Amino acid sequence: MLQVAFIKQNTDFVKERLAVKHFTELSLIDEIIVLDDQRKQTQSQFDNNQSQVNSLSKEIGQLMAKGEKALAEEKKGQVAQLKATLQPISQQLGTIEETLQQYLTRIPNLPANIVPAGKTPEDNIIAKEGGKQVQLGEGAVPHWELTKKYKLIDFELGNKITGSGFPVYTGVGAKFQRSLIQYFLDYNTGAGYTEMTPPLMVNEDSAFGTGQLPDKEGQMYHITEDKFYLIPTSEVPLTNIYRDELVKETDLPIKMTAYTPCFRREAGSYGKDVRGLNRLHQFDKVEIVQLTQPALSYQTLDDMVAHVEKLIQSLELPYRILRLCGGDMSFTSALTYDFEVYSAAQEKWLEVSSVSNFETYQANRMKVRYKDSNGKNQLVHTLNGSSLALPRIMACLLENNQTPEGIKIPAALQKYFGKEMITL
RNA sequence: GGAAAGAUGGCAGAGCGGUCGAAUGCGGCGGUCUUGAAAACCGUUGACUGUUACAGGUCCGGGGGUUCGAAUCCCUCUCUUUCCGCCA
Repeated sequence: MLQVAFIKQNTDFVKERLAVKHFTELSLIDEIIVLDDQRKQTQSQFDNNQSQVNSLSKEIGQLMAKGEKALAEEKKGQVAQLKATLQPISQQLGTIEETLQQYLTRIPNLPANIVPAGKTPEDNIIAKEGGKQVQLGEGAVPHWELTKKYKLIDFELGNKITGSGFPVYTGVGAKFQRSLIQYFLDYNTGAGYTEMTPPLMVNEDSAFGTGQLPDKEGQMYHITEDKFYLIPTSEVPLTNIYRDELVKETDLPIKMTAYTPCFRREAGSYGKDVRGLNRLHQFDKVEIVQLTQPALSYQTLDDMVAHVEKLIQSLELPYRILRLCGGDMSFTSALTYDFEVYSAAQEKWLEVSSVSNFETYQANRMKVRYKDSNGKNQLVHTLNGSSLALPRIMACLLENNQTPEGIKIPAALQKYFGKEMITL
């Protein structure tokens, strides 16, 4: 959530940046400014009245103590009158504040200066490409055939137990998945991230805090009886650990990592995109999250991008890094880099990580602050990224490393997986 | 699921319906002392809003009520802890 004071002081700038995100309700900005002025005015009316009530009440107390009942009764009458005028003012104030809040939650985060102005994924900028493209031999097949051939994943079984998009990893497939998780977590903790195991369901406040509510309500599984949401990413519980906290500056940066399953309804997805491991309702992901001082957050973002890049390099996959354009970025992000790996058999790029700086947008909602050296409370900057999402990495590893003899395991993973090759 | 207790500042923890925004301790900050540090001692230290700055207003889990006046009384919701039951 943007801060009203910032909007007021930088109105034109805010509108200009929101246009980059293709946010069309720019009139909301003007309404917010008007509402905030109204809020102040009404508030000060209220305060004046309330101040009189308070001092009269105090006087009444003193009069009662002195036993001057008649005078006290008179003052009580005055208070009653004041309160009668106070009532509608306070109601009005409540309405204004509520509307203001609603409007504010509808404004997305401002994109950073270097965010490209485009609208669709085609407008994303390729910031970097790396790794070696593989040439697959004759008879190479997509991963959903490999998982069947080597009995790694049973999609039909998942359909039976739950529904589509809930695969069952079997035997060697389950172990392969586990070895990836183990490797990713070790890699992250090795870089100073503290491993956490958070809850897989969160309450409404948490979902609001990181921006899933109200924007992405329909994307989350909702346990209505208990008002919980299944997490779409561990970003939600991890970042919310610090909701309503005032952290010590010396504790920053806070670095956390977690492996969790993630749950997404993916309403509206269909066709080729959802084939095999490409898009699932439940999938595993290892996440990294950081909270930093504002001045350091973009350096931190670069660090996180480099961190993820090295991990992908260690898996020997062809990859590229995209700087997302305004239209393709999430509601809450100020700058996002997506990582894609090239799936040779499907001949397409698959998104395996998304690393973002949210600046103070989430922190303002969650009230995550630290006391700076001047003793002033400041909002932290929050960042997160996948390191990494499992299914598409697995898909890519299977496809790109298939040989007539079996599927080769990259060297970095062998000590976790225990073998050099998946064979029949 | 049953019973009881509780929710107060960064943390811990007091608080007869009326100078309580709140004792005290810890922590933080500043200082004295010290070559430096620690200890000790002295001082200072809640958040939000508002103002050029004062003033003022709001906040003692959330919501509602009683009262001239509520951290304190009543209702309600949520959460926590302990005990019992069930159970991985």
